[in-house]
Amino acid sequence: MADPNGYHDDIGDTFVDGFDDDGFPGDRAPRQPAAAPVLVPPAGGGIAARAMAARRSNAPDYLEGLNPEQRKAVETIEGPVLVLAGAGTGKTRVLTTRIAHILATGSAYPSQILAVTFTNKAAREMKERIAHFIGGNVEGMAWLGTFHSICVKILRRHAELVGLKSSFSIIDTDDQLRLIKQIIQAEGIDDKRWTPKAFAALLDGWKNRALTPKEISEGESRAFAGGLGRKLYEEYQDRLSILNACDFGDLLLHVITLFKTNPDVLKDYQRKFRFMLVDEYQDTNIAQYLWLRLLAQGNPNVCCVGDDDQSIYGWRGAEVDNILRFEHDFRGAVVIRLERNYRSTSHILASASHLIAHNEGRLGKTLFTDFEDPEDEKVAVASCWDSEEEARSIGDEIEALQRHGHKLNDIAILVRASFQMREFEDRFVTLGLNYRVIGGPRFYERMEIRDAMAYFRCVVQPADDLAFERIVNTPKRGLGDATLKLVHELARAERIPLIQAANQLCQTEELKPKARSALKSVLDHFERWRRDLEHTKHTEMAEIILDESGYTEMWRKDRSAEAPGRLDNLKELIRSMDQFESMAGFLEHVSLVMDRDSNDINDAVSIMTLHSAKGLEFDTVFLPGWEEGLFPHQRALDESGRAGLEEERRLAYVGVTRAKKRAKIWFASNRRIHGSWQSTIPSRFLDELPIEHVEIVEQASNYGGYGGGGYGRGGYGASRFDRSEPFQNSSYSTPGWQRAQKAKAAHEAITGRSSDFRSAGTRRQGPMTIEGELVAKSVSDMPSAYSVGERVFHIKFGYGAIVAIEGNKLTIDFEKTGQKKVIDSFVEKH
DNA sequence: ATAAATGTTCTTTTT
DNA sequence: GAACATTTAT
Repeated sequence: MADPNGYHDDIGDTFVDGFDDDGFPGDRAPRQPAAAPVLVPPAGGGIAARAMAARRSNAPDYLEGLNPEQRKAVETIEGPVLVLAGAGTGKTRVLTTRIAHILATGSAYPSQILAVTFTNKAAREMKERIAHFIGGNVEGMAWLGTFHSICVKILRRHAELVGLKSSFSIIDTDDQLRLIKQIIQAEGIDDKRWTPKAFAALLDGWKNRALTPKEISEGESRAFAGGLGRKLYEEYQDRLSILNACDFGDLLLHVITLFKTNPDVLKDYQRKFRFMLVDEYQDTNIAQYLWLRLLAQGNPNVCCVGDDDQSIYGWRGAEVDNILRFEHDFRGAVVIRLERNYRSTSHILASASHLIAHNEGRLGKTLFTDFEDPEDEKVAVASCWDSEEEARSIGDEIEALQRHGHKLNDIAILVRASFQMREFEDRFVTLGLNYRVIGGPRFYERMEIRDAMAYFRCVVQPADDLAFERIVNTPKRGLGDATLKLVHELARAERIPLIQAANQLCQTEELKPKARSALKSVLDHFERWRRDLEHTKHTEMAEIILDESGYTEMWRKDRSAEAPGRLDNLKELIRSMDQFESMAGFLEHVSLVMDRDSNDINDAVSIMTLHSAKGLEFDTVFLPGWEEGLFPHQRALDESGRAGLEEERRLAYVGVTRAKKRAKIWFASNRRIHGSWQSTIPSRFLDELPIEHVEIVEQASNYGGYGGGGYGRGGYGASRFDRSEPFQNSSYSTPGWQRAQKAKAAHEAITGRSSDFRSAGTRRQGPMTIEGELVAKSVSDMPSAYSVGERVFHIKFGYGAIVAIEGNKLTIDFEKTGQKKVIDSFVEKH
């Protein structure tokens, strides 16, 4: 390919060009002729020379304003680099500037840079910021994305090498659970004792560690259903491959397998990616680590950025060890610490640092700031009677801030668990305070959206069992368990997708006439939609599908309160499809990007979990619910002991460091857990804050005034916050408790249940997605195991003699019911 | 086959 | 207390 800038030969990369243009749908990376040299025009001479020149002659302006450490992190582009970036130290800036630097020095084409993030949001942000550097167009950065999206891209190209078709579909956790459940039931295992969820957790653990069924240990195999772990894992994978589908873990795993078994392919990618960057390295799991290591073999230009103190995803397999071992794994690594904080006041920094210092096994960083203002507020710690009062008080404070001219956009409430959000939502609704929930139940998880998507999936991906199951009988068309069971049996026996099995069944008299015609009609619809999709715009087809299937009709007739909203959501769904070229493209997008871009520009308080707050910052941050059992969460303690506690502490650290100017921590003495009220103890983390940077706030509005007593009953001794709290409360019958109950009842009467549209979509479980072309033909090539004249037994029709054979369909003359067409797997020889 | 009633379990965080 | 799942009744 012609190179307009004339430095193509310097890079010696003919491979890339052919590679990027060999055209996968959705992978058209329009080559940007002048992407790289916007900032530094290409000149003759080697890359290094140019890079050095760039550095000497007054640094390009993108380097300006970086502190020495940041600058070093940006400019050290050769060799392995670990950037330990504390909270608020300009991590993202370093990452994006580094990419800009690589491009500006002409060291690589955009398409030769692999940049990995964990969330789609982070990827999007990085793209935006790089676009800013290189003049608007980042189309060339084809390999900037999440681990998962990059893996999909690679897999679509080489799917056959791992036994998939390139059109494979991606199932989400919901689909995964259903599939597991089917397998467990098919094995005849008691799914009460051995729940699908438990198996999903095991499976997740294996995949996070890149273990295939053969590689899991005996012990782990035995850990489920008395030794069936491995078998179930094998069957699960088997089923997935029939369905031509992957789960999230498979995306990584299959690429690893691909690389291991096809060294030439790996080599191509190793050569292709001249520079690799990984964001949030502390969150990588073993599979991701192995993935990266494979790619980094023979190319040391790996830059990992992370903060061991912000590792909060241990529960989903993240290995802090990856970051702790970096120097060891990548020989000659340069480690750069970013410790200068540009975000928070010194009180906030000191509090966070003091807190996190209680953890062992850190790489150790000390954040500092140059800015100190005597006006800065200390970190506030306040107490309240119960969670309702907590919401009320925080609401009041927010209104006060608002009166003083603060923007709601600069305020956030960060909770440990999402159930805490509800209380705030209820309160803010009554106050008329704008809020937005970030990361809550998502658009694509709503029932109506999932249903609609299931229809689309059935059309586009005819092997998508999970989608099929979801909507065969939605709206109701008389296809119940009995019918479904038959379809399942056939599908399992013949190892074919459900839709195909259903098709076969319709050609026989196995089903009751009513069910048969209902099923036939659905399948015919699928057929027709599939055909029409070829010449009709996909958004139009989407509408047609929803109408003709009776799905919209179903909601129109529904008189419940949510129905209109659901219809709106469906409209929005179709509208959002417009940005995609095809229905298949849309489905892929949704399976990887479950978040909807909320582009509301309104001023609103943000409510979110601590986990989803990572990477964000706000002037004012409220941190409610600092109570033992909730935060640190009991389950983290029970399941992971000390490690769990440390992770919770890191979570607290993340929370506090989100605040730029004000951090306000709350705890309640009573909280409803499992529906019943329990008195609670202040979190131990409160005692780990440095008292000189903290201000204890007395609540004027407390129900206070009941004598001594206090908390401190708990297991770990008295807290210094015990004394600051004026109530006693170990019984459920104190006046305060009763009052709280009454207030609550009154509140509910006024607000009338929660109006909450978030919950609307979450109630029903959805099916999932699978896809592929028909795996088997409807008439089997295999010679039949039966012969004409043979006497057979059918469980429903009894004994009969075979009259004719057509593939796997037998025409049998039954003694009682006469001639019927049935499928051979439903009869046995006699 | 469906709707209503009853019982059961759980509530962390997410690509 | 709520969302589920299963059982029972129609």
